[in-house]
Amino acid sequence: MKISARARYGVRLMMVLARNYGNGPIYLKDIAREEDISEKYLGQIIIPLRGAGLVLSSRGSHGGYMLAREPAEINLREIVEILEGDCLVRCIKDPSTCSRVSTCASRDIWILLGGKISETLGSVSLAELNDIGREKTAKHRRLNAVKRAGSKG
Amino acid sequence: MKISARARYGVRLMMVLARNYGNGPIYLKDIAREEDISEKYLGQIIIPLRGAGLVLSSRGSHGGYMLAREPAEINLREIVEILEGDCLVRCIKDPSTCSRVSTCASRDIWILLGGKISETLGSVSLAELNDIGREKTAKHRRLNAVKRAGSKG
DNA sequence: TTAATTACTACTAAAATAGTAGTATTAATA
DNA sequence: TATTAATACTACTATTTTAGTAGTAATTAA
Repeated sequence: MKISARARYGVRLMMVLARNYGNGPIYLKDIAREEDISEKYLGQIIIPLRGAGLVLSSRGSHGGYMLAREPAEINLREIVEILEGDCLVRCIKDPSTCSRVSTCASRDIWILLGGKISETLGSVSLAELNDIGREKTAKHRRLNAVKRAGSKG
Repeated sequence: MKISARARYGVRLMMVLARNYGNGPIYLKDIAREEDISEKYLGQIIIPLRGAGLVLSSRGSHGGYMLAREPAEINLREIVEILEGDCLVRCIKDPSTCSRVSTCASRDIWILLGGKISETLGSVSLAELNDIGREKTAKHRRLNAVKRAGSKG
């Protein structure tokens, strides 16, 4: 049970778009540089996000990407579900793939678990995620300042 | 994000052991037949479960496996964590693998999500899982009985 | 017309998954 | 003690998935 690089990169990509929300489109190239992820790979990742209506794009010179909605109105469940695609076990989406579904207890648990995962991811918006990031960055800076002061004396 | 066959099979394997708890060891062969899973593959899956102390084994003729604890005292978190092994993202267990950890907000969310998953799986014991199975099976039988009665008239 | 961007398609190396196969070890029993 | 039947262990493998790379086409601002 792992989160794929695809989904992790997608979340970071969306976080950058969220931080730049309201300032017009930005280049994938700049996101790739900022997050140190292959631009070509991001180019693949952003296509389904655009397809799902989370991102708007403009082509040509001075093109780029921007969020289609406010950062507070996009949550991680949408992003991860679009990029991971599959569910925990195939028989959830497609009960016909297994003859045991009508009596299978473990399937019930995978459904419960899938629901909890969706619920958890759905409870976090891009806006909140960037808030957490800002807080962590500020804290990290304070700690480093203290360290530098300590090493001086 | 998928549950591996390894973990799914492991849960079903443990459910069979739980249903036979108190009746001495049972053969992997019989579990394999009952659940329609390769015996050899189950043989690989059960090794770490035994290593973790969830299962006891006896070798030789009339050998077999049995739960080491009561079904109510074994939960799915243990089973799945043993068989899946990895966590959601590598940087949770091993922060040194990524330079971004000190400021990374998405990592915080993966940690949160991992906690929810553990919590959910930890809340279900083998005993409860088999209770669900019994209930589903009974319900399924009642439905089939109704269907048969309906097709008669 | 050119330069810079997104859009799309095809390909690929590496890793993980889901097994199979065979042998060694152990223990009950005839 | 030989046989039989079980677990224990190791090695191998085909398939699928992952995580990209590469190149070209389409689009648009300047």
